[in-house]
Amino acid sequence: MASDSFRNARGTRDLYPDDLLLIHHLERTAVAVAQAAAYREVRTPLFEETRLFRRSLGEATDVVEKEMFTVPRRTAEGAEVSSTSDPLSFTFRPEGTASVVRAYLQGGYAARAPLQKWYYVGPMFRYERPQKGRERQFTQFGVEAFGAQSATLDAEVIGIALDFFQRLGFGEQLEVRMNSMGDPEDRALWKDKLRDYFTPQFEGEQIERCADCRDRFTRNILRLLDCKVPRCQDLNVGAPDLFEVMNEDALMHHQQVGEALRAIGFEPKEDRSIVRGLDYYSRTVFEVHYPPLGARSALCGGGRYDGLVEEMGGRPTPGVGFSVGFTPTELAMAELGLPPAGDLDDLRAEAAPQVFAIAVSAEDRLPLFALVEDLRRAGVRCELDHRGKSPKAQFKEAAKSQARFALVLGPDERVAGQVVLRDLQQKQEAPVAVADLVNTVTLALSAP
RNA sequence: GUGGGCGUAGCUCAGUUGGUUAGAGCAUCGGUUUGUGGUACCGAAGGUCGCGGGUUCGAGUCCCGUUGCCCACCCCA
Repeated sequence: MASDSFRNARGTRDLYPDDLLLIHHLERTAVAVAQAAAYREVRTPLFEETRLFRRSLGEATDVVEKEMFTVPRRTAEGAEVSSTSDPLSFTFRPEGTASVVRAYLQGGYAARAPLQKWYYVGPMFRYERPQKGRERQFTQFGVEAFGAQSATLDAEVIGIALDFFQRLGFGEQLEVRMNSMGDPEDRALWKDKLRDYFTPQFEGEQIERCADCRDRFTRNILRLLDCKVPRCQDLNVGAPDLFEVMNEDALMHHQQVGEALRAIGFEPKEDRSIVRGLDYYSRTVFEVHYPPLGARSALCGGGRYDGLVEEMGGRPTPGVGFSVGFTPTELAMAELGLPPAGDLDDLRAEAAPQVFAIAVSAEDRLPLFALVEDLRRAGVRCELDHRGKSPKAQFKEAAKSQARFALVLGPDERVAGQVVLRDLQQKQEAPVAVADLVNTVTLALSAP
């Protein structure tokens, strides 16, 4: 732990073999639920031109203003062209949607086959102060569906998120909270009304709002609505409601999404405080919550972004998606005791060797290594000692490795053209002819 | 960016009002009469107590600085 030893960069994490048992479980579950709904995987580069994110997420968002992981690009001479303000610098993706939309357009999918349903799992990057459940590099699972404005598509997307958590072991208390952001015209009208309504609170000498709200008032007025300061919440009572000015289609869409969710067994909870932080959302916005987790109950967020594809230079194309952070999911699972110990053992067993080969004398090592290789080629997970341990120590290691069988080769067996195959669970052993080894082992492993 | 807490063996931590060669558990390695295991017992190895300075006869223990990590706020996955 010397001060000059190398360390991982702040906000990053090494995932060791044991950690990856759970991570693989999450990844496989994500792939399974996405594929069940006929979503196909898309992979985009980890970094993009900075202007992509400025445009899609919105200039005034926190992500763009202070959390961008930006690197300068270089000129032909190799000199650095500096800073975030350089529109052609590169930024490591802070979320998935912008890149996926870009790829959707660039790949010509809008013209070719407008309805596209994609998912992704991969690392995202935000340059912010690390904290519990928050890292500078983190993994997200997300889905994006382009080309239909139907309410069943919203419900399908939300359903995938719910499936994901259910398969991981989250129970009946999973909750969908949803709201609508209306269409852009509705939102513009609403913002005007909010500004008119709130302006008096920010005028004169006695400003009752908290300092954050003062800032929000000019930067992003919608955020006033989810301020957690009690007095600010009181001051929000009676503010204009978006639903009063929302157009008929958007209202109806919102209702239909609710019906579609009820059709698949979920009663969504209306929550007017859900105002997602990114600019591109329209109509449906939602979060999946698990109330037993208390303050940190939000597991997943997403919504519709019908204007985004057009904003990015494509023909008007509706879209809807969500993303889940693995880190909060892991945290939640740890708190809930998931996955159950038995499941974790199964995951571990998948990686453990099935056969542990033991050499009695030094002369047995090379022939044994050859036998091990035969088994490996036949698909048997097989391990042996590489450190010259005593037979006794090899047996200890075999036991610890969780292998089902020990394969023992000594001078006696070598002369007889045999090995001893010991069942470490049943504590029984029998000689096996070397020629029959692969078949015998394969057969024994396939039997219960 | 603002505030708080903490840095002692690979890991989790003890270290009394500052006092002689800094401890435990787990993990590692070896052994318990030489070809049969997960338990038990015995033993070994492993630390310039984050780094630098100061106070003191003496500092892991007190003070200052520095660095790293963690937590909270902001915001979010």
